Amino acid sequence: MSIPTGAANVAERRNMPPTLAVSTVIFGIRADKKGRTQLWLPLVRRIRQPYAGRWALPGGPVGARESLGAAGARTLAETTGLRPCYLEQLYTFGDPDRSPTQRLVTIGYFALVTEEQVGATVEDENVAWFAADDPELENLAFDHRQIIDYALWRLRNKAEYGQIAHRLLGERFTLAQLRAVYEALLGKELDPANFRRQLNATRSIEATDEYLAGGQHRPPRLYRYTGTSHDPLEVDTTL
Amino acid sequence: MSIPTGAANVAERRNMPPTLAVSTVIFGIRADKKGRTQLWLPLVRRIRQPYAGRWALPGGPVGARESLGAAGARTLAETTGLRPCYLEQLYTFGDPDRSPTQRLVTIGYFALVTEEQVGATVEDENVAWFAADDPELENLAFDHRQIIDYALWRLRNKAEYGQIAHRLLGERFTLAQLRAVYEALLGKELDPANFRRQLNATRSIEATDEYLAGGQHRPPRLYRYTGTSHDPLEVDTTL
DNA sequence: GAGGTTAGAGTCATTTTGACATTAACTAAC
DNA sequence: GTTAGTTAATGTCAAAATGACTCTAACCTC
Repeated sequence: MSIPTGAANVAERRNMPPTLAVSTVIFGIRADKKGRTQLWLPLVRRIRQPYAGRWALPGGPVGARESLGAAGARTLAETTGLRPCYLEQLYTFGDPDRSPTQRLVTIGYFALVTEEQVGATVEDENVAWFAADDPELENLAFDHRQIIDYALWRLRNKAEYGQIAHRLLGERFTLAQLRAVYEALLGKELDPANFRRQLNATRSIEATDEYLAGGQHRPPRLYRYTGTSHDPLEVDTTL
Repeated sequence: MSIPTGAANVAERRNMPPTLAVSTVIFGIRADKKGRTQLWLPLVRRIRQPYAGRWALPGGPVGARESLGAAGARTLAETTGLRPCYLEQLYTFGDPDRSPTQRLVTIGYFALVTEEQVGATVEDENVAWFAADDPELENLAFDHRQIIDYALWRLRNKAEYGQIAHRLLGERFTLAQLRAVYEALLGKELDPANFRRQLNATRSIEATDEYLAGGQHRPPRLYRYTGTSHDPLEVDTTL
């Protein structure tokens, strides 16, 4: 697949300074049709050329006096209304030909939102959530498909799953919810008893004295994440 | 520590497009005074303002029609003469105030060279190798100290140490050399017997039928790295 | 109150790990 | 030569971690 570029574009591009933009891959969990918790991500429809009408990652240009992380958080809020509880820099994509109209360097970001935030999103014809394995993702603008692939790789290769999982679940969660997240990320089933034992061995999960009532069966205890370590690349989103 | 910025600079910066540059942290191993293998990295002396005369990471501006990885490899060769056997993107530093004279966005790269390449470097008053814990590293230009810190963090948190270690050692190596690299990276001593057993358990290291002669003692067998997996962010430097 | 379902604790054989002992192979000093 | 000294490589064993499984507790619905 190659995009035709006119001679004028190439000549023009040679003298233009690179445009700096950010794009963010936001992951959240949501139950699929079969009730299994799966990874989802929101996309926005492009309204301008190039790739007008195609789905793309939320993002936009970096402001002249704005830090890169701030640009990621801002464009995310502007396009989707989401304020993620986790944001980190992913990778910078700068191939000379990744945009047909200009030299475009995009700093990719990686964000996590809770299940609650996923449910509260207002979707319309220009903003929607897609499952991570939705075939629609094959037709994205620019190289956004590759950005998502890399974000998935990063997510699955994180050293500390506990931290990631708790960002997707929010403040309090049951061990079954946590296990479902791990299973979605790892792509395999885990033994509930052994899973519990391993989490108890670490100090990063703490039992609260609350229980999740209202379920069909025995109410599970709620837990809290108490880990302190964090990636040095995490962006502070508390501002 | 804050660098004074004149009002003219600030005003000017507001209307100037961001400058795109690359900087590379290159790691190699070399024996320190006590004969222990340690991590070293090369720095170059800045000849222009800002920070003229200070040590800095090798790098330079990204060409108009050049990919980011190519810019990393090129500036590295131009400033130090090194052609690394491993190169990957590290992080993009883009704080609005990281350069006192302009909006400067720098894509940091991370490279590894073999012990042999370290020894073959020509050092002069403007290019020199420094141990990773050299106090001189506290006085670098820009935020280059932080870039190095992040590169060290990344190095130590790599999923596959075997791959990293073999890039630092070259094609063939003894288990003692490999263990010395692991010990330098992990910062602790490893039991030679257990180290051997764990490597044999993986398929990524293969014994050759050659031995390293000329040592003081029983000659050790030479091994070869046969692993295939690689990070998706690795830049192809075979061009 | 009975049956169904999930939460959570416990058991046990197997595998992995860390610590240490033993043997093999070479060089240098005598 | 022979021996002492040093490193390479293999072997042993107890402790710890893991995987597969059983058992009991607590809630809901009917």
